[in-house]
Amino acid sequence: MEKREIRVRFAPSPTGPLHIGGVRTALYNFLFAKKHGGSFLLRIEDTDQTRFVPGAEEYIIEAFNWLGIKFDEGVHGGGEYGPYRQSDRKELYKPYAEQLINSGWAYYAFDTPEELENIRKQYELEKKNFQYDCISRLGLKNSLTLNKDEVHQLLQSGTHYVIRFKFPENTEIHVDDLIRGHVQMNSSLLDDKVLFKSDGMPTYHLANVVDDYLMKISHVIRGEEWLPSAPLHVMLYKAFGWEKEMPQFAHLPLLLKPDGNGKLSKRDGDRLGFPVFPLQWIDPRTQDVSSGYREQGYFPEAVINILAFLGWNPGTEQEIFSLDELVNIFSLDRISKSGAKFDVEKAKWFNHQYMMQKSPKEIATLYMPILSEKGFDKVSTEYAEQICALTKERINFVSELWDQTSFFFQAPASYDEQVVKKRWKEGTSSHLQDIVKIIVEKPFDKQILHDDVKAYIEEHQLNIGQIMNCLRLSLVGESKGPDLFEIIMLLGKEETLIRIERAIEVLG
RNA sequence: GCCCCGUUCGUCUAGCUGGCCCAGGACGCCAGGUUUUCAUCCUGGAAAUCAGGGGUUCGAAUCCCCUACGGGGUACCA
Repeated sequence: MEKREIRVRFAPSPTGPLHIGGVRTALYNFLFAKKHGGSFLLRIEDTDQTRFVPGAEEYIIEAFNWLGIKFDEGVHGGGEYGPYRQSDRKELYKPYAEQLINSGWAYYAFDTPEELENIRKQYELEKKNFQYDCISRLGLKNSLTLNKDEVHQLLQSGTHYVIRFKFPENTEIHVDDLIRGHVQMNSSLLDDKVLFKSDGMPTYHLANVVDDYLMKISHVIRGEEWLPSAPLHVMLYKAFGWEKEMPQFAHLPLLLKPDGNGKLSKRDGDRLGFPVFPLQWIDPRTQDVSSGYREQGYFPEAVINILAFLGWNPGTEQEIFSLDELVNIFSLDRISKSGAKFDVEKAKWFNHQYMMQKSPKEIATLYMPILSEKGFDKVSTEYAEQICALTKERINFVSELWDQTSFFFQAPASYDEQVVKKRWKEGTSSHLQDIVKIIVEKPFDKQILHDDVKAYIEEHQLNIGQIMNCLRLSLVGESKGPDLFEIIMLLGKEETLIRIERAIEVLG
């Protein structure tokens, strides 16, 4: 058999912001496509007009832009198989549904939602479950039970109808899944899914299969929640006579809530200490704000890396991978079968790894706006870069920078009492006076200063920790931060002297 | 209820073609070291009787069956 061109798609419905489970699905699709030199497309599945949320589609595109996941074809432009928005393809689906009716694979059903609802309630009272299937359809209002004239008349009179798939009785349906292997279901247990709705739109099932066929999709990589309807999809390909073109399926394990049970949902949001959305989202109706990875200070590369490892691993001990490296090494058969819980701590660690990889310049660029916000809008980029160089190994997020480096911009307003109590002794101020002298008289050089101060401490047989910590206290205000002499160099001679003298004045 | 999928340290997982596994790595945790501080970093440690029970086999985390538990589905939602 000729090798099939690899074409995969990510097909979200614009019912809100995309959550990270969706992002991961898209990522795996992308990696798979690129690994095999194929195409990756973005198709918007907006067949449910009632759930449409304004801004959701734009959000999705912006999110992938931020993450660096690029589509070869899709709603944003590009590709010969458009339109890529199902609402724009609306007219195309009905003939396919009718084709199925003509070939006996589907039928018209005239039962109203209310009627079905009543039947369901009735069944519930008897502790039974209603299903529109090969048994019950015989007692309902559809083109299988009504005679031809009645059907014709109903159709002519404009009565609302849906088109349902007609599952054959007692047939084993086989789904070959690239991740789960062989899955089998009996058709009698399946219900006759609606393919075409009374509002003139197809349901997911129809639109999805028709579009995948038309767009020449070779692999359907999607969440496990679709596994139960995969037999329907397989049967649809068969009913249309598209078996040869049927894509291969790969059903991904779900992303689970880190605490209790259940799949990660949009509502879990900030409750669990990590975002479920790539970007911040403000609900257009309620104005509720849900945080995003971008706004929380995660690097897009880190988010990619984190998501890639939730349900997949390369089988080696390497954990840090760029997108390109992932493309190289990705394979569907290393995807695990069970759901994964998101681990915030590990996510932070990933971000930290990327923080260390970043150049001081990149980090400084991100820091400058924060500095401005704090009122330091005249900081030179060079100064900011030097500070970032000194600090990047100590933080996970850019947002921690201010807490770690504020003393570079403003003198301590107070001195950590714990440290004062522990370190600031009788003779401290006079020793600091001597160090001030050293700073004033000697060349302002890190190494020289370091050596001279050390020599002074040794000469006077002082406790090095005690003196150094007091020096640090007077410059930083507390017992933290990078190398003291680095700090002094960055602060400059004048500022250093001012701060030491002020500490002596305040602490005695 | 019914159908489908899953089940290895707290978490992500290696292990899939049975012996190299009284189960390896990473995060986190604990201890020690480096350091003038905090953090980083380095070293070491605790941490899974491989969900439980039956088989098959000389030998099973790895194959088979059952049970339990978890998850998903069961809409004119996707």
